[in-house]
Amino acid sequence: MNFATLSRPPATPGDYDTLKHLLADYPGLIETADSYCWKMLSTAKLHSFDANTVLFHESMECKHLMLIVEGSARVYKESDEGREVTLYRVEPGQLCVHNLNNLVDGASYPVMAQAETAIRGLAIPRPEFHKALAESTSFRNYVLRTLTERLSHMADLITGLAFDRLDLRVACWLMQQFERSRSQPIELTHNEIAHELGTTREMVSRILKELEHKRCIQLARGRIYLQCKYTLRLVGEGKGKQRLK
Amino acid sequence: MNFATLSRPPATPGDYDTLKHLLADYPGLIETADSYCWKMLSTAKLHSFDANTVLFHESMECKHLMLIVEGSARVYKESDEGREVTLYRVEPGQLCVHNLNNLVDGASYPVMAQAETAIRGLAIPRPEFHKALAESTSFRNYVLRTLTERLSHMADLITGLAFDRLDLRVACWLMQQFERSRSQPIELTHNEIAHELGTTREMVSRILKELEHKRCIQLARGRIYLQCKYTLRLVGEGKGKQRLK
DNA sequence: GCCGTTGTGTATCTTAAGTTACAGAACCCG
DNA sequence: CGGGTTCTGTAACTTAAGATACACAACGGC
Repeated sequence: MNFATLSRPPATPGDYDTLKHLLADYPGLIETADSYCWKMLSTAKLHSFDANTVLFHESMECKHLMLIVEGSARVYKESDEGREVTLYRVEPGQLCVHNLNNLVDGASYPVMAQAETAIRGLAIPRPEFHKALAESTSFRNYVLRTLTERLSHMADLITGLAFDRLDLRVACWLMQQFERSRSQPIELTHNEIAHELGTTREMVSRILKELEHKRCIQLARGRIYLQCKYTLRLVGEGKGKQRLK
Repeated sequence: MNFATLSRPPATPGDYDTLKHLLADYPGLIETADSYCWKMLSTAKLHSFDANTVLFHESMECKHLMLIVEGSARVYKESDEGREVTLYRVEPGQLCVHNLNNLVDGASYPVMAQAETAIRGLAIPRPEFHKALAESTSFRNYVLRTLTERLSHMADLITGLAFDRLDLRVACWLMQQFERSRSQPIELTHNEIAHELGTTREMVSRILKELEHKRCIQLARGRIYLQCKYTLRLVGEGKGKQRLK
């Protein structure tokens, strides 16, 4: 696993039309973008990373803000026993808020980020980022909105961990995945799912098997098929409390 | 428990010196404050709330940003079984980031916030907030810094919940409290501590009793005395893994 | 001092979650 | 197709956490 190496040299996308095309997934940003915002975007360079590249880790400082144009990255924390929890995922239309941590005050916070797929992203240099923040209302709002969304999402994570049983969390997580994939099978191993939720592979296997028995899903090696979204939702909503086996 | 009622009518602090005095706990804000920032601050009104006032709840919208001048508020989530987790605490020098959620895009996010003590705070109306964000670099940086700090803090909460045993979390939490209070006794009931950490009163009682046996602390009704900070730290750092009773 | 209220201590029981330890299936590649 | 690797299934066991159910202590009015 190589460390934030570029698989291709960065390109300068230059003109307005190219940029607009690249940022098609950022409606919240470009639809209201003002001239300052475009100016900043035109200074950005298009970078590419291979899948599994470590984008940043423990206390690495970063001098750019990345707007992901294609692919996705996972931001997570590790425990010393080898477990992991995913904090959030950065995909086109979003930005890595832990990046901001760095950009704002240079303080670094120990999280890991890794490309899940090959990634292309527009890297905005720190000074341009700050300038745009000052000049462009649309960019400012976009940044703030992303930040507060993340915050809400992390609050949900916290309540899940604090209050919900693991099987409910798995069921809810599955629901979300199937929604994102429009009911297409999920291509993850049990171990990867465990790393999403901060638990162990065995627990995930056990719970998935349960859900298969309840005919919510169907299991295959490295793949999960949706069988009945309604029963799955039912379980996820906590009706599974009286764990009917 | 009354709902965000003012115990006194809001006052307009008006002049520069009064403001500067009120915001003594916001060095990050006022030391670098520019004229726009002061201008915004001068539009703020000083509000007062009694202890235990619910500042906002589930899906209440708020039209102001509050800079707390005196007192503290607890931001938390509730489970349907009556448990709670504290997400964070807002004290002089900080601002309530869930407020921002509202202010930025009007979207509300279901958290509770309650005054722990009597509170005085400067309320900045939404339009002035946005204007200052646009015009004042210092205010902008202050807001962003606060947001990213919260984010880091919530990430820590997540890893704690996901990976750490409850007794370690209690020990660490105690450490932090004693640091804040400069080793003065902590005046909270076991139930309140349970609500901090998202667990139950019985668990807290049990674990505190353990810590007392290990001579880290000494218990009294509604009060916890620090006995030996070094053993407490030792436990908190996970040396307590082999739970030596 | 009496009495209701609030806070604490604790023992017992139940359950969720994690651990250990394999077996075997599916897959990958030479 | 053979052999290593990765993934899954599962049973048995251990431990953390939560629930239940009281007893009792401290405190706060009146």
